[in-house]
Amino acid sequence: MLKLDELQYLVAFKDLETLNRVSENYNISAPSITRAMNIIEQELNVTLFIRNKNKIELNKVGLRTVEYARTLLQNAQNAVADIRAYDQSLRTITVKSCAPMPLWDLVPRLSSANPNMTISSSICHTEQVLSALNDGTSDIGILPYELRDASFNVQYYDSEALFICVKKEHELSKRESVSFQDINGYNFLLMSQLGFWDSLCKEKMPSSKFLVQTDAFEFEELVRNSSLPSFITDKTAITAARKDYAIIPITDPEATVHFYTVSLKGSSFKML
Amino acid sequence: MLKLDELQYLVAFKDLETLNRVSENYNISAPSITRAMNIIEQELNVTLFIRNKNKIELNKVGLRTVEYARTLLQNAQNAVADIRAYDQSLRTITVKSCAPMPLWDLVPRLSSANPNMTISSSICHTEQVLSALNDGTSDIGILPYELRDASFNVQYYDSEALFICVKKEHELSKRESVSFQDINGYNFLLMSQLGFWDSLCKEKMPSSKFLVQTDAFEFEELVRNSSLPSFITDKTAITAARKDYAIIPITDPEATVHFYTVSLKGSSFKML
DNA sequence: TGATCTTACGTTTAGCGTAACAATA
DNA sequence: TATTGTTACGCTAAACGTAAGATCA
Repeated sequence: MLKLDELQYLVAFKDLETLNRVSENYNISAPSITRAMNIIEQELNVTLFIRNKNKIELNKVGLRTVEYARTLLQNAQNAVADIRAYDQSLRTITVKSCAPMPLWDLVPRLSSANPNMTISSSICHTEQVLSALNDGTSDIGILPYELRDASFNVQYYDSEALFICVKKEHELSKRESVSFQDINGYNFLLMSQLGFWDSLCKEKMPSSKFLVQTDAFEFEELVRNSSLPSFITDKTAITAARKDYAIIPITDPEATVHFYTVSLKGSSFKML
Repeated sequence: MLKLDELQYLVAFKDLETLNRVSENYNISAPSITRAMNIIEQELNVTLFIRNKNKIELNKVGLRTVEYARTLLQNAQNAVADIRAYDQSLRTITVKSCAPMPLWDLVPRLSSANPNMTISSSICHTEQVLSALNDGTSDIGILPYELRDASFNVQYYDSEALFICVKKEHELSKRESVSFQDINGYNFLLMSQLGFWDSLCKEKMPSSKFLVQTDAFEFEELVRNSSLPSFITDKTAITAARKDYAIIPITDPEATVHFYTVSLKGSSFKML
């Protein structure tokens, strides 16, 4: 039976041009390489080389054999990679959430409930959560509404209410509450990776512009150093609240979101 | 590095269902199989089996790995077959002739001029000789005319003249010579595998029917035991001539054929 | 009790490296 | 003289088989 490492030496010989260089490259002795080449020829029962006294080169069949060997080795390598990836995928719980907040709590909980599983989480738009659930790319989805689908386990998870956050000097700062209509037209500072919230704001406040920041630190800096209002929720308020800001609730019902976890029935991991 | 024989054991395990049967099938000890399975897992760094006290079975990853292994082994096997076939093709001179006669002499001559080459010869129609030359399927072609093509070596080889062979009682038997027109309409006994001759007869004698025989012995029997005329040439006449037959030449110029050998310029074998 | 898988242990052998040689440029 | 490929030889480590143990049907 052919051996892949011998084929590897054969390919290396074609690339490096001398047996000596192959032996150096793979840290084995030159005689071993000579032997390996002979063994391949025996195994195939075919002559692959034109042997001169101190020069050896591939003949036509040898050259073709190298190409076969190359693809065999490549296939083997790909197979190993695929198998490992598949193995990994079976030990990974993939969560796609329409908003950041649910992940803060869910990911650690999943992690401790499934000790030898990798938790892979990401935030994306509602539609992408749905399609990832349907094509099996995602094990758990978090949606901002209660999905009706018999093939999934759907469970209420948590709620989150949206507030605006304005400087005390701001003209809105004395308001008890606002509606989306009230704040439509004002420009806001916004973090990226807000998933569902992002869509909601753009839908409810079509006249507003949003300055999207990727970096959390830079976002905080901008909030402090500009007069632009930003958003905050009841679940983030504690950490981000500051004395010189007014935190004003948004009265629209859409500003309070109920999150639901969705997972395929018969999943092997524990949700808790 | 993966070893193909270990993969083979893995595939066999899936097919034979127990390690013991694999060990029996390949005439090696059971512990060796156990070891091989462990080594594959180590090599892939992946668990492939669910191990019970006296039962071992493939898990999901194992099942998928078996399929990868199967195709890898199949690919390797195909590669070996292809390489051997290619090697063989390089040691084979393929001759396609438009008629049987030139081969009688050419094949032995090629064989002795190229001692360690296999000579593969076949008879086919003129067009097939040409296309085989053009697509490289054939090394030497024999055509009934002088091909004008700069990429080929074309050389006159031999001529052959067609005669008809009729019983003494036959109405044509007293003729000194005949033309195709004279014999058009008579039905003839014909051997199969005549290549070019076959086409010529059908073209020149559209009103005739030809009773084609595959077996040479049966053909001779039919010639003797029927009154049907048959063909013969100056190169076959000696063996097949009999006293109670008249051998009559065909006067048309097309009845005398000049054969040419055609081979790709730069071919490595000797023509002589 | 027979079949299965695994572990432990001793042996074999296959594979490797060193040394030495021949040939080339 | 330096580089290349090959052969000869001795050793090591990997691979194998036997024997034995554990578990299950």
